[in-house]
Amino acid sequence: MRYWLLKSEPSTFSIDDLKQKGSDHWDGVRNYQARNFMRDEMTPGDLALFYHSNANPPGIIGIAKVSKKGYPDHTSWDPYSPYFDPKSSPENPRWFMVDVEFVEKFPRLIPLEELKGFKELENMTLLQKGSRLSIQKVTKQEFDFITKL
DNA sequence: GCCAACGTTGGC
DNA sequence: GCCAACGTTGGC
Repeated sequence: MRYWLLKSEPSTFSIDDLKQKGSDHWDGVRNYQARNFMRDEMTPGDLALFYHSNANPPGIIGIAKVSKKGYPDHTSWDPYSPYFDPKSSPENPRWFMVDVEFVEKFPRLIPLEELKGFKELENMTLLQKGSRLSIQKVTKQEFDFITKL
């Protein structure tokens, strides 16, 4: 059982979108480190903090659960997709995605600014300087601490 | 809209 | 394999 943090811009895909759909594939990730997490490590049943980036304010808004392990991201070979990558093909997929399902939306968004104030979270990837990774590992301690806020 | 930090590309 | 140039992320 692992814990993750998934970033999404709410103007593109928000927790409410996930809630409404129930589950969805986490497509469009075009970063190798994040891809490797999805392809190699994310397992059905893992829980993820849902983070709204480029939001006002940015912060953690809920929980999602991995519902399907990594498989090729078909948007990467769709020339009409904004995530198209000519170097990816069905025969030789470069990018992967997982499916996630809605678990919970918090009664309030926990702002990034607030998270920065907790000593318990000082080592969180999210709070490290220059951290842009869209899929991050979270420790059980961090996950439990945040879900109790 | 600005810009710092980071990742990728491609010439050499 | 180096590294400059460029593109993207994401907070502010």
